[in-house]
Amino acid sequence: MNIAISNTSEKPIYQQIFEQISAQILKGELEGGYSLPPIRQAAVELQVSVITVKKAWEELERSGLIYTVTGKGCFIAELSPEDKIQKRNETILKQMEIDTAYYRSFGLTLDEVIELLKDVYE
Amino acid sequence: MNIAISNTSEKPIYQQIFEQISAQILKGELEGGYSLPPIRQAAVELQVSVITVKKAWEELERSGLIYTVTGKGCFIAELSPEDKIQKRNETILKQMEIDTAYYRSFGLTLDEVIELLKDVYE
Amino acid sequence: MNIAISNTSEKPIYQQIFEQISAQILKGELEGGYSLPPIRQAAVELQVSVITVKKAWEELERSGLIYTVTGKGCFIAELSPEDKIQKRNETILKQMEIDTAYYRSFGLTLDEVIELLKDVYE
Amino acid sequence: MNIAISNTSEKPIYQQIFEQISAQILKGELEGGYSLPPIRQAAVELQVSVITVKKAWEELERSGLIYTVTGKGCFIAELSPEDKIQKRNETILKQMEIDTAYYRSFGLTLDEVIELLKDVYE
DNA sequence: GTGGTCTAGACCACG
DNA sequence: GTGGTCTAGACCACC
Repeated sequence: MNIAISNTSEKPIYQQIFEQISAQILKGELEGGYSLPPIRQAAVELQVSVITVKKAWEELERSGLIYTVTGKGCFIAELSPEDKIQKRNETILKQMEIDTAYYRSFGLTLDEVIELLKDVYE
Repeated sequence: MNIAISNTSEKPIYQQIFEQISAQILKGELEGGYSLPPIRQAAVELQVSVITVKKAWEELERSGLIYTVTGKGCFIAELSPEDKIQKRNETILKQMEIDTAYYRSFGLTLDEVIELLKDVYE
Repeated sequence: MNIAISNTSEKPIYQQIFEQISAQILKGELEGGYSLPPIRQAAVELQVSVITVKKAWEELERSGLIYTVTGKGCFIAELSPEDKIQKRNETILKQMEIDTAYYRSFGLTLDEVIELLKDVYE
Repeated sequence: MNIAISNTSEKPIYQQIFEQISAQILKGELEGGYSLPPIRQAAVELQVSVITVKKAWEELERSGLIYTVTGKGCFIAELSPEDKIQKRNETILKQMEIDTAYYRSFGLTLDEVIELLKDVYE
C-alpha cells in the first residue's frame, strides 16, 4: 500500500486511491492472484474512512482489475502482459483526449505541445 | 460569445466559461479594449444564471485577462502578444504538470507519451 | 483642473474629483473667490459625464468649500488660513480614525504603526 | 466567532468578515489547524446568508490563511510566527499606501501625520 | 443602462 | 453533516 493521499486536492479521495492502485496493477507492481489488504486494514493504513476504501475497490472491480471472493477478500486479476498494456493504453488515451482538447482550445499545434511536454517531463 | 456548455460535465459551468473565454483572449480572438457582453445579457445567451456568469468574469479579472469598470461594463485587457504567449504557456504548463504526473504514474516514458499524443492529436 | 481619475478604482469617480479638489482648496492651491470651471467644460476636460461633475460640485458645496451663484457659476469659498487648517484637520482626522481602527484590529501598537508609516512615506 | 457586522457600512459584509477573521488569524487569536465553524452555522451566528459567509471564506483561502477540505470543513493554515508577521505587514502596508496618499494630497508632512496619529491612537 | 451585493432555497458529491 | 454549485429574484450605487 504505497499510496499518497491529498486531502486538499480537488480530486475525491476514493479516486486518488483508485488511480494509484490501478496504475500499480497495470505497471505490474502488484501481481495477479495476490490479494489486496482487507478494506478495514487499508482504511487504517491510509487514514481514511472504510466507505472511501470500499468505493475505490468497487471502481477497481468495475474496471476488471480486481475480483472479489466473498468471505475471502479481494484479489488482483490475472492479466497477460498484453492485456495490461492494452488496458493501460485505453485508460491513458481516454484521459489524453480530454487533455489534448484543452491544449487545442488555446490554439496550440502538436509540435508546440510536444515541445512543452519535453520541458515538463524533465 | 461562442461558448459551449455541458451541463453533464463534472466541471463547474463557471469554470467552463472561464476556460473558454480565457483561451479565446489568449488566442487573440477577443481583442484588447473591446467589451464583453453585460453579465445579464451573457446569462441569457448562455442560458445560465447571472451569478454563474459573474463568477466566471471574476476569475477572468483575477487572472488579469479582463478589467471591470463599475457601471460601464467589462473590458478585455490590452496584452502584448508576448504577454499573451507567456500567460498561455503558464496556464497550459500548470495543467500539463498534472497530466504528465498521471501518465508517469503508469510508467510511461516521454517517448511513449509523445507517440500516443500524435495519434490522439490526429 | 489638475485631477487624475481612475476608472478601475473602487472609489466612485465623483468622489475622486471631490477629494482632489477639496484637498487643493484646503492646501491653498485654489484661492478663495476664484471660480471653478463650468460643469460642462469640466466634464469635457475630465472626460466624464456632466452628472458626475455635478455630484462632485454638490459635495463640495455641502462641505462649505465652494458656493454657487445661480447663472454665474461656482466660486471657491473665502476661508481664512486658520479655517482651512481646521477644516483640513477635521477632514483628515475623520479618515484617520477609520484607518487606525484598521491597524489596531491587527494588534499593532502606535510605535509599530509609526515605524511602518515612515517606510511608506519614503 | 467574535465578529461585528455593520449593515450600514459602505464595506460589503463579506469583506468585513474577511478582514476581521484575517486579523484574528494573523494576531494569533485563531491557531493553526483548528477549524472554522461550518459555513451554515456561521451564517446563522452572524445573521447573514450562507453565500456571504462562503465568499468571505473564499477570500481567506485565496490569501492562504485557511484551507478547505471538502466534506470536512475549513481549517486555519499553520503559519509560523514569521509568516504571520510578514503577511500582516504586507496586508497593512497595502492599505497604508492608500491612506498616506490621501494624507499627502492635503499637503501634510510625515511629522504632521505622526502628530495627528498620536492623538487619534489615544 | 451597468456592475455589486445579498437573500432564500435547492440539489449534488463526498466522507 | 460538510462544502460546491446553481437558480431566481431583489435592491443599491454609479454613470
